[in-house]
Amino acid sequence: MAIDGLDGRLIVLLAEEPRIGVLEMSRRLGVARGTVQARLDRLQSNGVIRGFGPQVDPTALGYPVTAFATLQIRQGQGVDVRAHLATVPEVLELHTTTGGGDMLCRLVARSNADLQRVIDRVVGFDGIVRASTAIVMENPVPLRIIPLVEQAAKDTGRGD
Amino acid sequence: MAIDGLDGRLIVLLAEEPRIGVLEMSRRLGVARGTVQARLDRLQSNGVIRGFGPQVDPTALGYPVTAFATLQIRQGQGVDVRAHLATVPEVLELHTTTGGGDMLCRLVARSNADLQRVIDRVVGFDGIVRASTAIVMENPVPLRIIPLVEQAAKDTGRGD
DNA sequence: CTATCCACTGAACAGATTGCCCAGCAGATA
DNA sequence: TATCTGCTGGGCAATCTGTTCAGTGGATAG
Repeated sequence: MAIDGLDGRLIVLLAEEPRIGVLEMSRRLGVARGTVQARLDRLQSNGVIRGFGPQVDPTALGYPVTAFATLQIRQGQGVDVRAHLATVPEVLELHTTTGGGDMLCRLVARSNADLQRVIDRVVGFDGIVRASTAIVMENPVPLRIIPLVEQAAKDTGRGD
Repeated sequence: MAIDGLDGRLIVLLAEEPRIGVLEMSRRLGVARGTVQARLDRLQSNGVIRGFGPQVDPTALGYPVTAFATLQIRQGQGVDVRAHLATVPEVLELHTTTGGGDMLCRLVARSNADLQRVIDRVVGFDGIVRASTAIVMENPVPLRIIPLVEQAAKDTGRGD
């Protein structure tokens, strides 16, 4: 569960050059191929590395508008609302949260006008009392994990 | 920019079995290897597929707590705030938004107590007027893209 | 109607990588 | 001291990659 410096370097290397092979990684990291293979296997079975799926850019797919919607749910309707939102392709993720709203979801749309359609579809469900939407203008820090990986590797205490 | 059915199937296949090779993909999709290679190259240079970086799970790294913070920024301090937040490893992403808040960021922490430390660090900066935090309890729809890819492929009009 | 262009097919080749196995070694642990 | 665990370095057959080539069919432009 805790990763050491070698694990950290391995993940960073993979993030920088995903197409790299195990052999080349072992050369770059200065360790034996078997070691890299074992570490990778361990990281994957630990769940630290979930997979290597393709990172698809919604903008390039024709969905350049992103928004976050805070939803308020009628008591007891939570389960139904989740099932409903899961059927909407433009809902990229959904969280239940503490605080003012009950749920927070990330939406994409083809345009600002299209966003209206998406929101209508999202809130067009009985259990949803209210929705408050914030449109994303800029994304100064795109979803990232490397800094956290490096932090986690450091915390191990100079492993490697 | 628009993807057809074959592109869609290719992306879905890659998402399901990321470790698959070009050759095996061509077998599964029933097309020639060269075709798969050409499609993949095109999708990548189009920016539809950004890359194949490892998907790291913060929970497995020891950061099981996720939260979203809405920030209000003092006028004119936006640029500095962005630079500040970019230095915090626990800030996984940052957006500027319309609506009540000025920015929305995703945070992770080692525990609820640790979240306080992270928030202190985030808001411990001059340009931030106020922060409102929602802790994530459950994640019914984890970040996903496949349904959108399939939708985009359909919209092309029965391509392939 | 014809010349072109484009995408796909099917095949070939050398070079590199993978998955797998093994023996030896060093540090930590019981 | 006996064991364990993780890393090293090597070897092997099987497979895949990168690349190139010629041929084919459909769509497009003149």
